[in-house]
Amino acid sequence: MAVLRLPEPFDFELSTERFRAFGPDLANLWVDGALHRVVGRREVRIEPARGGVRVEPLDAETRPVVLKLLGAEFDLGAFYRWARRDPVLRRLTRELVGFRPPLAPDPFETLIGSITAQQVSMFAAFAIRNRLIERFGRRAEHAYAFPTAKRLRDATQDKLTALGFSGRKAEYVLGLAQEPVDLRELAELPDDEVKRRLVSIRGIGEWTAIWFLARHLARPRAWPIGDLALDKAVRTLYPEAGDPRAFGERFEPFQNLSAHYLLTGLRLQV
DNA sequence: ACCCAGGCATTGG
DNA sequence: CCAATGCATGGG
Repeated sequence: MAVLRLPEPFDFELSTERFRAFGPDLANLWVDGALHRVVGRREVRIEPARGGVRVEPLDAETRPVVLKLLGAEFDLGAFYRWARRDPVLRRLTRELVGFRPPLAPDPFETLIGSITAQQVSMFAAFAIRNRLIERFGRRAEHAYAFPTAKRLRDATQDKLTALGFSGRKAEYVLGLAQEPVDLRELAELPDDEVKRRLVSIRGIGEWTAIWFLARHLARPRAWPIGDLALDKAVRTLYPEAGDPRAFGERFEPFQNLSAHYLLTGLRLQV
């Protein structure tokens, strides 16, 4: 059996909740209790198993992607020990034991996804993103491979606005598809440098850059300043909180995991 | 018919 | 430096 072990604790349902919470996600598709995603040319099926997940096919190409996707790199033990000192996080970490924030394995996909989510509701964002995937991605068996930069170079302003992008966002997507910078090399750079380079690209502001650090690079200290949902979660769970921007320091050095637990905690009403 | 939702660039003080 | 503005969709 092709079982991929994940560090304990791990809760499959909780960790994949985001892929279902806002409607279907054609690139991370829920099919009969399993998560489907295209890696390279092949569709991979990921389902819960004792001690981890059953992955089909499991090999040198799919293994690292699945580990990334399921947040295997987070050190939950250290986070949980640290969280005991904060009453809110102590409760959330106990309610959400084994929740590993799902990560976006591909940098281009991460940025395009964030652009679609700028300013609109997550339901609207997922709807538009799914139409982009259907139109410019490649379907495998059930799931789709997210559109590559190369494929999106065939897009035009009109084709993108027809999918629901605003004119401005269509420009951002086209610009990013032409962008010569190698997004993969950002992984080697410190947080501030990644942020500086990303923000210099049109359509990418502070919010998008920080989510890239958090959700693609899994940087522990990424704290999504300016995120409406996170601000709301902070105001709800910490009524005494002042400026959410400064409030992130409270979670040093676990801002990323804290943000994910606050958001998911609020969404699941725990 | 509103209003709000996991922002951003642009413009004008 | 900060405030105001337009943007397109989905859900309430």
